[in-house]
Amino acid sequence: MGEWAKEVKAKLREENYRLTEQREIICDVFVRHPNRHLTAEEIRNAALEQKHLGLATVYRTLAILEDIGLVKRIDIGDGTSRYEYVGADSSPHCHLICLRCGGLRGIHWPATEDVEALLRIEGFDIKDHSLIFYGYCPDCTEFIAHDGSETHRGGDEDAKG
Amino acid sequence: MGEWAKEVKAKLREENYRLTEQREIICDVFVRHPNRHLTAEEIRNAALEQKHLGLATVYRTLAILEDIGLVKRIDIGDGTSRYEYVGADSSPHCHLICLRCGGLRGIHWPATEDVEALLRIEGFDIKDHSLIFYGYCPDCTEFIAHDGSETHRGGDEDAKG
DNA sequence: CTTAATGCAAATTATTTGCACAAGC
DNA sequence: GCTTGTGCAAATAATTTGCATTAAG
Repeated sequence: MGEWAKEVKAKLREENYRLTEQREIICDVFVRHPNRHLTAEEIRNAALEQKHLGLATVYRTLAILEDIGLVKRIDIGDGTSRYEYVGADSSPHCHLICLRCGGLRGIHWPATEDVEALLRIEGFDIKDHSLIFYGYCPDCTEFIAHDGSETHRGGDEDAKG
Repeated sequence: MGEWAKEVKAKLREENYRLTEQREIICDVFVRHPNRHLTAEEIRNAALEQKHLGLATVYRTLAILEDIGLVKRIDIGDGTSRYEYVGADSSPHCHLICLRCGGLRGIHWPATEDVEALLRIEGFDIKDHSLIFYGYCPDCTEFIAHDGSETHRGGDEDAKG
């Protein structure tokens, strides 16, 4: 268990989640596979080296880690979600997906530059892209300003239906 | 049937697909709901006003329309794919998804500018983003240059396992 | 000890597929 | 008429959920 453990423990505590062995193991899998985008199944298989984990536990843990911002889910369109550990250094980045081999690679995203040009330099022949921003629309921004609930277990928000 | 029909017919012909009534109806649904991001089910329901369609047909048609570039699929992470008609004016754009109300909106993307700044002006409070580029990695670019198969029904490529 | 987490198996849900029939070209 | 497309129902496959048991704080 390396440095990451501190971050995970702190975050989990902060949000009233317990630090269980399986959660540690799953985080460990991410650390052992840096810069990788793993499916739930892959994470479970990697975890099996240390302990048997139920797939449901993996999904539940991933949901929590995503919720507290340590993990990010990425959908490349093949019907299976992938997860990457972002942890402390969540520097903005984007993904390159090869339409032929399915290869997935993350690169740093210089927000104010011409990204496509940058990628052309890296030899990636771009055919298409998808840019999605998540946030709050004007109406909801106001709503939240008045409500102010940011916790996951306290304010009983049930939006997004 | 408006102007869009020409585009669809031409594209379908071009790729050796037949122009069926249900394909016309589905395209019509997109035209009747401009700038919307519809699920397969929503498309089917809207189509029902004109004719009963099997959901499988909707999915198959969407796959074709996506293949020939008239329709784009967008995954906002709720487990259901949405589809938008891009047709002739496939100007680059990105999507805003509200984390609270789930609202989804497309806006034009000025590739060489600071997109986040632009959005802040529009009053959208960005918390996160996802930028994915689809294309060919250096290796596959070479491979394709030699192989040259771009058709969907001729070269029997079966890559992307 | 009290409450939250796990594991299993069953349930759910979006999407795909096989096959007989109908329709496009 | 030959071949592709459609509809239905059954099959897949990823993810979720109920519930009894176990472990964290």
